[in-house]
Amino acid sequence: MKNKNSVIRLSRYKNALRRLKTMGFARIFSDNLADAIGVTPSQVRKDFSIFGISGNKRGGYQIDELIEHLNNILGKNTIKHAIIVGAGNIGAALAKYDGFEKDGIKIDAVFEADPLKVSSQAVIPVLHADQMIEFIQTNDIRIGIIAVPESSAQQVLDLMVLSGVKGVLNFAPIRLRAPKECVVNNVNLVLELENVIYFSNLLEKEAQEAEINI
Amino acid sequence: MKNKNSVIRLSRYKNALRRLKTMGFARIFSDNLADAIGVTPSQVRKDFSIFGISGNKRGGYQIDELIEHLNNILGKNTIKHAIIVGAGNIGAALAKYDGFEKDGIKIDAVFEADPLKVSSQAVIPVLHADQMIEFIQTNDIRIGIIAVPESSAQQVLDLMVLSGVKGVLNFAPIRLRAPKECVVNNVNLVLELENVIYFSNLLEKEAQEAEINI
DNA sequence: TAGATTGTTAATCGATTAACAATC
DNA sequence: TAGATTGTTAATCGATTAACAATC
Repeated sequence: MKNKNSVIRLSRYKNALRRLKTMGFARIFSDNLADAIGVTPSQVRKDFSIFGISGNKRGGYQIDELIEHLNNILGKNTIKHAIIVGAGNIGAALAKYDGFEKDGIKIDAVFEADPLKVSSQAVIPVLHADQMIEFIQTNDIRIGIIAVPESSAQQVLDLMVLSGVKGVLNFAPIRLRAPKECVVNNVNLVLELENVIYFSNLLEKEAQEAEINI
Repeated sequence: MKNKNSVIRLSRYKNALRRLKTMGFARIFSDNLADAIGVTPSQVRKDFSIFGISGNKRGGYQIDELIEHLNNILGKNTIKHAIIVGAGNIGAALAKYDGFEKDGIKIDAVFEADPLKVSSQAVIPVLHADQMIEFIQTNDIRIGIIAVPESSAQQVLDLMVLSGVKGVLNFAPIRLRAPKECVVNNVNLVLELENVIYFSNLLEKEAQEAEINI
């Protein structure tokens, strides 16, 4: 995926700009924006350059224009529909999570294999897994979130792809194989935490060694 | 952070090796392992080389030895204690999540500002936020997970650092500023999903254009 | 105008991959 | 021994940063 990092940063810029806007700012320089998300000003201008965003030499960027431009690039001016598969801890939490809505992402339904967890009358209906394929097809769903155990994740992905899903966010801690016409992005929570542990241990070790060398 | 990607891959190797072991394998080649997590064999050998892991020319790697070695590097042979701050959707889900335990990570407590959510007798106690500093200090907690709203995330981080936390996994969608003796790793769920949406849209566009060019 | 900031090009840096000698 | 696989070095690739001319 070319420019993956740039795209991720575009989302971050947008978040920062929203905050800056509510703080009363109307325009901004690459310098400020860089500081807000923790990158160099060069990086900001480079990112904008890649996506054809331009500002005013000397005058910086108009925040409103910039947000509008970023929304167009990121396709956030239209509502995006998604489904979640798996009503366990993670799946249920994501279904209730209110962060998606303000970015125009709508969770249409949750699918679950355990009949006891099915509740089709909930705000976000929890339907039986058997109904997934039909739901995806009739509602033209393109985006799926996998929050099932490792052992069934690949099977769920295969069914999603078969039904027409084009992009998947996967929380199962396993590598999934997808045809190239479907994007899969993995979030592995244990791995992220292990990473924190590893690097914090490393820092502590370094600090101790530095002390010895005084 | 030097070799961040290598460290992340080490965790992935370990997961894959555990699976391979239960499947009955005793030894493995860089080739197989590469395939299991989706990288090149060169990458596998390079990663191992960086951390001083060696195998047998011709005979590959003993899975048991390899797992042991990875556990030592990743510090997974000792139990790691952590706390979660915020008992909302994400925080509560993480507290119940069983994926941490098998990697030796123990969530000791959850802290929450809303008194109605406090329940100190739960399996993983939910304590009032006011008790966080004392808890961290008396239990020598080094790792924290932030699952509070954007608006209070920085404040929580500051208190954690003050109390002695050295590594933080942050779910609030905002850049947090930490002194260099504390590692912060960010997980932004909305951003991950937006990324999937962006790249799946891109793929669909490309597919359509390819069709036109036939 | 003088000063400041953009947009872009070139330089640097780091990470991945290819290649192959060493050797089991 | 012949064949296969590691471990490491060199080549490649991509991403970040620095620098500076253009210009508001």
